Amino acid sequence: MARPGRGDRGLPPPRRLGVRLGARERPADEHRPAGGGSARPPGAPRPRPAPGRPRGPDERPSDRQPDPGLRVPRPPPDPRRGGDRSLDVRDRFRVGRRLQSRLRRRDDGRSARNLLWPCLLRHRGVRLCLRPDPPDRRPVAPGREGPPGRADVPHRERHRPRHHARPGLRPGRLRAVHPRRAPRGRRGVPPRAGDPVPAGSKARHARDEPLRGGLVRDLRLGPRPHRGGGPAPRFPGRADPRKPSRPHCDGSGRSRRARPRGPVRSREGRLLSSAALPPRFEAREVEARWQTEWDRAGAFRGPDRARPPTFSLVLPPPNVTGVLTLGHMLSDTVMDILVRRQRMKGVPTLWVPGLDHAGLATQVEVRRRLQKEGVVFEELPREEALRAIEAWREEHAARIAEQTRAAGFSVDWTRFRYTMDAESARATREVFVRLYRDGLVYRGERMVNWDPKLKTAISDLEVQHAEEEATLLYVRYAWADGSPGGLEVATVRPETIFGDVAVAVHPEDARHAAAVGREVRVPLTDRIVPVLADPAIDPTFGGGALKVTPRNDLVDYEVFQRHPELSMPPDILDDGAHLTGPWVPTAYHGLSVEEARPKATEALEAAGLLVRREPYRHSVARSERSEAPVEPRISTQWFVRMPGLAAPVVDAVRRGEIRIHPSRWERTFFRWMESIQDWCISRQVLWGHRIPAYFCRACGKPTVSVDPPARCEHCGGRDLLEDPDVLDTWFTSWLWPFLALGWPERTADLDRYYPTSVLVTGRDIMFFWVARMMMSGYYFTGQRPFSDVCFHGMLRDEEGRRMSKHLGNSPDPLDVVRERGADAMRFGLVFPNPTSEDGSFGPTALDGGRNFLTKVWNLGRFALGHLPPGTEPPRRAPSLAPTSSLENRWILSRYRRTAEEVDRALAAYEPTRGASALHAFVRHDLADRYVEIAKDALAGRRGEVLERETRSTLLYVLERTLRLLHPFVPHVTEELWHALPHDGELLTLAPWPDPAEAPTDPGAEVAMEPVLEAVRLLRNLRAEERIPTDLRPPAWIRPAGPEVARVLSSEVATIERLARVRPLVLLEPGAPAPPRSGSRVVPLGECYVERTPASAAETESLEREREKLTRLLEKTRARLGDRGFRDHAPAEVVREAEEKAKELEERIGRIDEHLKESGSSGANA
RNA sequence: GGGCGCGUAGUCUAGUGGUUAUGACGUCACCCUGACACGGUGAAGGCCGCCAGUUCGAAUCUGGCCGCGCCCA
Repeated sequence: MARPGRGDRGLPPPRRLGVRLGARERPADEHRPAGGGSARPPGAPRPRPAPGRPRGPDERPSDRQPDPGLRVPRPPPDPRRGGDRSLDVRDRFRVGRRLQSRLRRRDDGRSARNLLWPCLLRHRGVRLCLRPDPPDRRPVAPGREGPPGRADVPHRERHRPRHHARPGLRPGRLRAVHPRRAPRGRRGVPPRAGDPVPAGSKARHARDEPLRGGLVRDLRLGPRPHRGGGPAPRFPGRADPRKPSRPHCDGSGRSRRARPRGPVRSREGRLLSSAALPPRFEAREVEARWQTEWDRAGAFRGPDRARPPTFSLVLPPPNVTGVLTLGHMLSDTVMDILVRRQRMKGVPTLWVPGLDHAGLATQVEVRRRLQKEGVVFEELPREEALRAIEAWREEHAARIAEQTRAAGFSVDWTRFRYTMDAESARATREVFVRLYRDGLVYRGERMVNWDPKLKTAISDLEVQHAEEEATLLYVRYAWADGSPGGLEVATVRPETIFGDVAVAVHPEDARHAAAVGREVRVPLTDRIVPVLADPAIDPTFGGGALKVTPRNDLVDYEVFQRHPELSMPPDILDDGAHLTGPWVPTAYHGLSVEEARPKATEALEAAGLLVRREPYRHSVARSERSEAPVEPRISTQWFVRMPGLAAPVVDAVRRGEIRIHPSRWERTFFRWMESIQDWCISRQVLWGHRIPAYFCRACGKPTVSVDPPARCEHCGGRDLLEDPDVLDTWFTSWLWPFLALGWPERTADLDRYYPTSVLVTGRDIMFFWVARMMMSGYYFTGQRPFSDVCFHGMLRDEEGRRMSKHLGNSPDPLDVVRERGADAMRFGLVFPNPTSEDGSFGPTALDGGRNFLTKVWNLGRFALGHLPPGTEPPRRAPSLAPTSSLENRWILSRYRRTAEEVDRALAAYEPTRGASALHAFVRHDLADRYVEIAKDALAGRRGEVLERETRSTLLYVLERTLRLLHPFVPHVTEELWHALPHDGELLTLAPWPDPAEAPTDPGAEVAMEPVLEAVRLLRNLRAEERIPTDLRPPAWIRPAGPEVARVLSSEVATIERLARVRPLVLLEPGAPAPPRSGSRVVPLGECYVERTPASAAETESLEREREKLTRLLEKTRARLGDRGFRDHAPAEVVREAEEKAKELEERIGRIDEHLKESGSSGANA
């Protein structure tokens, strides 16, 4: 299958990008200081905020109006580069192309920082300088925001008392007590003895434990939302006396800030929305509420009047065997994501839930339960046994339904199906009869896998092989004629000697050539058997001679069949694998295989026939259900002829009619399909669909019929006996896609929703189920049952074992949902687990999910707080002029790319990719960057126009992002969506966003880079210089080129605010570094380091940087010095390397200068 | 025994021939900053399993080896 090429990624072709960029270019003389006026490009609808715009209340002149002397002029052309490259149009074009290729990768989740800097690298380093104010010169902002008495108290002092007033409590614990959480008026008051204690530390410990058990414990211990009136305080005796005053206690023991109910006023006194959201997402309450709402609205009913194309899928019916595991949750979440997206796209969708009776598996479980009560299942009368199973089913079916509902899966419960309901029974019988009439079902005596514990035949797929230790015995078979010696036969199963009919050697084995045709005496018996030659014998195994026990080994059976001179011996094992029969000495009768083995070994030894024994590791077949060693057994069973059924399926997959994702499983699929064996479908158990075959007591032949026949179709006899056996569960399950839609009736649902769209499942049942469904689909409906198969990985616990109900190592999803919420579980499952690989799931994944939801929730709260009542829902993307604020253009463009990526990922059945894209976008772009930048504008400090524009941009992006997130985390998004201005009744029915609605703006994305990079640099410097957080020291940047200067100068205020510096001054290229300033070398350019007294860390990091750059430079130079490289590499690559080398040399040079300075000034200090 | 897949910071993970190797969790440091401490900022942490080969150039392609997993017999 063709992988989507790069061109499919929905990005505009390079030329257009280049043109766009070019069009955005302003004449160089427009470069101006921050806040300066802007010439209006022709056709631009509205002017940018005027230079004389109103100032924010806390704004000082120096905030915005850099000294005219510091205006950033165009640097002189660089003679080495033959002109001012950054203004060269062709160069621009190249940036566009590179940007494009970078942005492509960006879609793979790379960070913006690493994405774009290479485009900027050529501009040379930005110099950043930053100097902390000495304490006495610290600016005390007049009229600063914040409650009086706060801003003027030095930060450190403000908090110190809290740490020192309680010597008995470690600061680490106090840390978690948020002063703002205390009711107003109590800020800064140290916690008292009765105050809640943070739970974090304790929860951490639990989190370190392995998943099994650990998770459950952790879930109980971890911080969790308080359920109104719910659990008692977790620390008895520490009840919080302030509780009544805190309506939104989170129950984790931490107090929350009391939030005033009713209208909220912003700092400026404007009325904000009164529909304030609670400070924390209360998963349990919100999730239950929306699940009810969705049900009430019938949102998940498959439309009855749908016309193709529709989107439909069947839920792989879980076994009633037990409850659902997190593995099911992963699978179901993937399906839910796909379905919900389609539903939002307006496609009629149907998701059919169901339940599988899981015959043998269920019977085993019920048997086990009865055993605990002292009841032997096999001894129960049939009716009673069935009643016991039915009781089990009811109990578990309810539990499974509860689990499915709690997770918020959008299945259509009105179409629920059970594989043992009347319709399913009818369909199963029809299928059997039809296959029988078509000659594809037959009854035959063949070697089958026999489970001696459950006393039933099982299919090849139900057999598990595992390596086990055993002892290999070398047994001498004496010559029958009494001549000395004999043949040495190696075996691990001496107890089957009684069933031997021959000894076989390889025909070309020279050692035994003379033996062929002679006869040997079977040890422990007096039977004489021939020595045969057969090509199946492995001459390298043991002595090269194999004993032939046709009833007890498949290979032996095949050898036997090739030698018609042999006759079939009587059985030596009964159905419980006990020795029996005329060939077995009476001393062994009734012994199990395990008991007989040592006994036979001893006897052989006593008889002097045991030559030697050696330890041996070999593969043992065990029954999947009972774990008993499987005995090959010749038995009469019903079979389905598979090769004929498989052929059309193989064709269909080859033709691409059914696509398998990830496609690498196709090979495995084909291999199995092409060597497929007949399927043994009869089971000697109670629980299942009875085989619709009726044996005539007169002639012994079966009459096969959907309804019980009146007479034998062979002899007309009336005395008929229903076949006591039942059918393999999978004989019903393999019909599921059409069975669930009403087949064999020609129902409307079949017309509308068949073939289904996609099948999502773990690949553990690829052969059991998926392949067989394809076969039945083509055979019975003539159509593919689904167009796409999507295999996901198996969840493993933290010990790497597969999660299964069998091992009991999966937490109950219901517990997970109760403790952390369905959305947290869903995101925690999908986000870290690529569909193609096996994944893991533990408490940390859950935390990640929950934390992300909290982030989204708080974004919603933030936005809500900045929207005046009556704000219109965002009907279309805000149309931003090219002169609009950079951050708005940027976030729209980023949103657009994210939307595209999510769409693409889901269309390719890769929900993890979609989740990653959304996670990265929400956390990094939207929350960490955009919102932080936009705060100024939203507070009205950058003028009304910008405030309005920013508001509508924020609302638009957030609202559309909620829609994109909805399939992943439906509840929290539904709740937030309703709190925000919106059109429509339910988010779950709201339209899926068209990414193209929002414009891409590569120019804004490029321009944003230096801004973000500058912020990062300054913050880094602050940290290195250990400048207290509440200081806003002055800072300087020496921009690298005019382009960077232009961007930076227009965003000075933003950088100042985010980096917490003031004022930020842009220096001219040649200007000297400000005195007593610290600087750093950073990736973007070079960086200067300053020398303050504590500069060891700085010097160290400079040296590290230098080392790194030097290594890189050497590498680059080596490459450039290589003839081969110059001759063979594309010119562009060579040029890039040259530029890079120059770049590096310069940067290293600057670092050296700094190190030198630092050395001298360090000495002075 | 055969087949398939996987080895990338302590852990999980992105990365289809030119990147200063991505992100998350964890770790360390600073920080309650008017959405969010379930938080913010910054930092440290990588012979991209090993060895050959192809190539001007390999985490990426090929072969071998080692380790792990799965499927099949």
